[in-house]
Amino acid sequence: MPSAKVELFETELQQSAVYFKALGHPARLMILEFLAESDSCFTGDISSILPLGRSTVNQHLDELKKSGLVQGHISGIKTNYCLNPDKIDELKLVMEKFVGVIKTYKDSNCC
Amino acid sequence: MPSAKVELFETELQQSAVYFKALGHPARLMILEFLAESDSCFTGDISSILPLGRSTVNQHLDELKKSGLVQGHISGIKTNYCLNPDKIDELKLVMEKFVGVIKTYKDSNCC
DNA sequence: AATATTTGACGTACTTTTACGTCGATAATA
DNA sequence: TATTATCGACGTAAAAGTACGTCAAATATT
Repeated sequence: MPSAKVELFETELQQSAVYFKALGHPARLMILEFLAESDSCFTGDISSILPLGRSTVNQHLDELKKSGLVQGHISGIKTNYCLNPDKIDELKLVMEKFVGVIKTYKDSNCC
Repeated sequence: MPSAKVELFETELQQSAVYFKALGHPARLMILEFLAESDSCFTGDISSILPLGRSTVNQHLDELKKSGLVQGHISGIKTNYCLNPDKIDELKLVMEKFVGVIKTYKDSNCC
């Protein structure tokens, strides 16, 4: 009976995992890069850029929204999808920290 | 009938997603950080460090192995778990590239 | 007012992930 | 040789993720 045991880990670790999980699908990476190239915002149907159906892309967008990396503003009929600069900065920090922790070894002789 | 559509994306995007997905669970982040702190290798039962059962941790280890970030050498009864420096370097590059792409916007005025 | 466009929301089906227990092989120890 | 420790492999069950079609509301357009 698998229940989410994620909360047994440190908050910081959890948050990092949430961000990395959000990046764990090519469609979501593509959306993020596309938004970045569009100067962080795009109005219209993002699914037209991806090799996936609209409802599927919407689901990926939802996950990106849940992680906070993307925001959706409604303006008239169209929706503006934007990167959330604060969260993007946070993500960068997470990555930098991870790289910092992970590089501590090097020139060890154990394998 | 959802079939893996991941292959519809560019190879590089796919590979990046594989790495990020591997980092998308606190247990796996913890394992990686633990191995880094252990000078990249550890002999013994990693599950004793995590708040999860051994078989679950083994499954996470398998995923890390599949992504290539971790290697397992058998030496006698015990197994050596080691970071794979080449893949770790690759992961760092992926992160740097992602940060590079994503930061291109900034001081845009669209939201 | 009728029609068309856009987008979120919902349902569905299949796959993957997460979590655990247990078994069996292997190897060290008594 | 019998016992103990270690660890991969297997099965199982619940939860999440992936992918799509379709509907309905809201807003333009005709």
